[in-house]
Amino acid sequence: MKPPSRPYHHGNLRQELLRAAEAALEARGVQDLSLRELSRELGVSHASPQRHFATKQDLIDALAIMGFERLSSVVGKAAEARGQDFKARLTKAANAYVGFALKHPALFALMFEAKRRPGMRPELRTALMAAFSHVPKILQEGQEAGKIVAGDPHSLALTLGAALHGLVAMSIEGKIRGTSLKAVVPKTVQHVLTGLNTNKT
Amino acid sequence: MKPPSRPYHHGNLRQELLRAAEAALEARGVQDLSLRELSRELGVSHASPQRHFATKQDLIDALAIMGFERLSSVVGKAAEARGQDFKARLTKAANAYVGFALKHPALFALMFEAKRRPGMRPELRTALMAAFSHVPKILQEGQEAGKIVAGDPHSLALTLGAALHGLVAMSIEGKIRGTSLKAVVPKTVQHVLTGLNTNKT
DNA sequence: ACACTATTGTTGACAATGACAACATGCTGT
DNA sequence: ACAGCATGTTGTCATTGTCAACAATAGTGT
Repeated sequence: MKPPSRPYHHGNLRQELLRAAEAALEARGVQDLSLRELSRELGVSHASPQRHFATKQDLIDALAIMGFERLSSVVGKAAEARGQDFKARLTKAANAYVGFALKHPALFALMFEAKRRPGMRPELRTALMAAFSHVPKILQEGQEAGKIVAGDPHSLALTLGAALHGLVAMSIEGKIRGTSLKAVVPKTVQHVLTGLNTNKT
Repeated sequence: MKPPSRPYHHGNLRQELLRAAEAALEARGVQDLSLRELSRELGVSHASPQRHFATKQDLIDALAIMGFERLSSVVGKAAEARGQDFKARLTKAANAYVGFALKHPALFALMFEAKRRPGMRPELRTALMAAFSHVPKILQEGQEAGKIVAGDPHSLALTLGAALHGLVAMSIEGKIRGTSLKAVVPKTVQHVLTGLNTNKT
């Protein structure tokens, strides 16, 4: 009898499903994400994903959590560049955020789609909040250096974070109004820091 | 023989499909949007939508275009409040933008999802650009009054528009960090206008 | 007034999907 | 060695989107 191409127990199917799902997501979008197609790619039966994810939505949620964890790691590394002034680190963190989004556009969109639904998993909220904890710290350091206006650093960070996120959401294929997003990011950081008014009121 | 409950030709099926689709979208999300379900609700056969929308995706694209047209109308009305200074009009336009998004969260998300796909329909791009044409005009008036820094009003508007859009995308059920988005919007407009730096550099 | 065409309905079929149930294999703990 | 659990399997069902062929009627041209 022909030996099976793989032992009966895959051994790492959950991780492989997540990896294959991310690739399929970026290639074809969430609307064409198919559990059966993923199973065929991995050489398992159509019902085996159900042993790791109770529903298709559970797999999608797991992708979102994974995404926020990655984003947090990427932004955290960029934000901790020692020996640079806070503005340089701020711009680096901003570039890291936008860079992640440009590199994983479908995953990025899915991450924020996942947080909109009722019954959001607590791990998702934890991962999201971790991802957004870096910029407030940098602004707080700027306040301590007398360079940033007074106020709750989280509230100030929200303005900048929202502007960056908005840039990503409003861009098309990495460009906004014909300009590469990567070129727009430092300018946006500058605009938000100095303000659009001609004076300080 | 029993008279049919409706003439053979519906007469307004396309508009009714869009209306029903929008309601279903807000109620259940895009992933549970079903052509057959919409057909049942409207009392027509399962294949009749195909006479108006070649594919399900065409219906979704039509929803996005409709959304941008509505958004443009809402923001345009708010932006044209005569007799008020530019900052008040700016805040009104910002409130209108965020208000629309809070009132139609699923449609709003779908609008920006639609623009991300390759082969975006030209009407979608036209409607999107119309929606984003109002804030640059207000900033230009602010520049003429000497209140806004020099520069391309579209580029400056991008920073503010991105911040607003980012707020929406990052909010959860109309709140951000426990605060109602409507309360955050004027603060964000203020932050972007005056800047986060303690001085003008 | 009528014939023809186009529009927009219909029924039926097919392939694909997600989810579920029942069964199969093998790993782990006692 | 065996029971229990984890994680595979096959098979089934209901639903979906899409397509083809046909049906009804609205609109148009003569």
